[in-house]
Amino acid sequence: MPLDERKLDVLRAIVEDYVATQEPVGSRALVERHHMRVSAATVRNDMAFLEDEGYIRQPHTSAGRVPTDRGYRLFVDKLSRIKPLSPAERRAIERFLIGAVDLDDVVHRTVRLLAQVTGQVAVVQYPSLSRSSIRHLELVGVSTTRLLLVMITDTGRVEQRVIELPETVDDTEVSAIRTVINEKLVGKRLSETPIHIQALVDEVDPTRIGMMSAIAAVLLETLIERTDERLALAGTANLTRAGVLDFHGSIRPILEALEEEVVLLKLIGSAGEEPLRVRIGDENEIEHLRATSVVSTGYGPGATIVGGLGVLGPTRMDYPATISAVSAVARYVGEMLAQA
Amino acid sequence: MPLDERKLDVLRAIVEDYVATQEPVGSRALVERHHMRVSAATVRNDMAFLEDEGYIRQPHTSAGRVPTDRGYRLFVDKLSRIKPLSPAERRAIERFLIGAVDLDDVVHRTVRLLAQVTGQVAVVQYPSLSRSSIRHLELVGVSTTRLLLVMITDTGRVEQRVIELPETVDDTEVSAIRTVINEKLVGKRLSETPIHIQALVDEVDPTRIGMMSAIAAVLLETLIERTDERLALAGTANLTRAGVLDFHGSIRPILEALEEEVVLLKLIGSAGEEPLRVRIGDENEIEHLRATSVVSTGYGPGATIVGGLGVLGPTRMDYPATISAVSAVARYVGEMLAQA
DNA sequence: GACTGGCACTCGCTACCCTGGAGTGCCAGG
DNA sequence: CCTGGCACTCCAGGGTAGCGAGTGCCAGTC
Repeated sequence: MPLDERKLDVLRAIVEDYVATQEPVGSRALVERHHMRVSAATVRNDMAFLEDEGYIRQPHTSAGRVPTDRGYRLFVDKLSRIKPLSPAERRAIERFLIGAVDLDDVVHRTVRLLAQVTGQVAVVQYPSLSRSSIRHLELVGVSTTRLLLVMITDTGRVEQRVIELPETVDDTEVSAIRTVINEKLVGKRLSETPIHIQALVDEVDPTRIGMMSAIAAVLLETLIERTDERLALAGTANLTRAGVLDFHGSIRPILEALEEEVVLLKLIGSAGEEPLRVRIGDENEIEHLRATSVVSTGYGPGATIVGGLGVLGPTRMDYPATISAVSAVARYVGEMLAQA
Repeated sequence: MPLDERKLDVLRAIVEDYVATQEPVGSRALVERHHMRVSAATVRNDMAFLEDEGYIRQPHTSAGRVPTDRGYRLFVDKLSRIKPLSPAERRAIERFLIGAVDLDDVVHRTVRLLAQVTGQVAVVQYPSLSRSSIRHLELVGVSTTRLLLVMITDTGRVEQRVIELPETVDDTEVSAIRTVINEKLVGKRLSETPIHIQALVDEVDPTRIGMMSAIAAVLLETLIERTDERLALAGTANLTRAGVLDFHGSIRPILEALEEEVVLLKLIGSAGEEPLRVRIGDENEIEHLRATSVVSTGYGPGATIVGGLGVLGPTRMDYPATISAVSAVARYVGEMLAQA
């Protein structure tokens, strides 16, 4: 039996009130605050029903009701009306982001902004290597058998690696190799470079094959290993605003999880399939974050996605506001990157 | 009137017990645990004296005593015997640090290690630009009027900046300039480069003066603005182990302070004058950290100091252990940098 | 003069009880 | 199907009592 209109209204009201007050909501208060056309007793019946279906629960017998993860899910999918940002908020976002001087700065400003606007923990992934393309490769001789490889991408990111060579090289050779690898690789998407790198090794003058292999190996390593590694985090202090109910009392496991880069990447990195993703409580893969909700999305210049960003907070968060903040920030950052 | 030997013993015992148990320590427990040769009543007299002098205090009438900031200070200065690290700990440190692939990795490993070993919040400053020297400067033409400047230092750090040129250049010119600036600047301490950069502009062929000024301006900017900017942080979850007494109940202001880079730099960046610095409670300049203690030191290859690192925790921390951990880690990191 | 044992006193902590109030479930009636 | 009413449950808050740890002080001893 599906939920009728009024039951859905009741669920929506419960979610909204609970998010606002952080206290279990009872039937009487509900009819008053929302000017319902029915009596408290009727609402109680609906509540009993919603509880049977697993959308709400009672913390204790004879307390008010609290939404369950399932209830929030239904709310997010069907019931929430998107709150557009106020013009003041839009202006705040713009003001915060313009004036960034480089990539680092963009990312830092973004993550702080997001934390401030949503009042939650914010995570921003640096533009991922694999989705951007190579703008320039530089080789610098550090000694006769060591080179420094510097890779510059079109998202402004710079990666460096030291290469140990099997034989000595002089400057003219280095410069020849530099020219070759730039010719072959500049403009290529990082994800498609491995093939081209292989081609380089195959085609090279046999006298240089050892050296070129060394360089190719390091290049590949750089592409694979360091991909997507960096992240910025802000707003952890917001966790302390939580009530005792929110994270079953301890924010410790959450702080711990937030220090694991791998975990964070899982949270926001895999964005890309859906435009915007909301994971509520249980739905999180990560054990320690089962008491939190995560709202994440991808961002990038134009339609391409080069990284993820998102926020993490108590399951009892203001979803409509959070969702619109996250997507607005992602949109603005995308625009910034497109300009640069 | 100076403190006699026994009163100092009593103070030491109080600090040690309080650190271990986190509970106010009374006279009876003290004589038992420390096999003192005097009675509890005598200890009580000494305690009364120590309290008058401001070294300890009672949380409530008729509770045990707790050290004050002043008490900890005396303990650190005069009473603590340094705990050398166990061989197991040394090995753990080494194992943790070897195998780092680049500077980022070194810093990350270090900060995690420090957090783990001390059980507190750890902060590591990236090797500061101003104290290292230039290994190589690279100029890359991105378009006819834009160059990318990449600066590589001997601590392995890479900084990049885009330069907008007032006129167009071709590749041969770029490469000529590259040669010149490398000749003049490689090997120089960053702190002494500004003069040399000025010299570059003065000596350059008049036809190129506009371009060279643009490059010089960006170089100077890079040196000044970005100096000392980056930091790594770990172990914030350790704050939650604190008892209610520790941070007068709320870790929020501390988490907030820890997100301000400026604050962190103040904490550990100014290391350098003293070999190792301990700031206890009140002694901290930063308002929000008056309830914490900070142990910090400088590190670097050999005797030079290129950055700071340290930990932050409750005033009730195990100072001897923390101090030796911090200095051991600093020493090891210094060695790692010297090798690279 | 320094130390000790003893004693009265303070005060926080815990357990307990009690009561008020909010909220529920259910039932009978419209 | 909805409503008003009623009995019931249970949390929260406040007050009280007892316990225990710890203190300060004093008189006595070495």
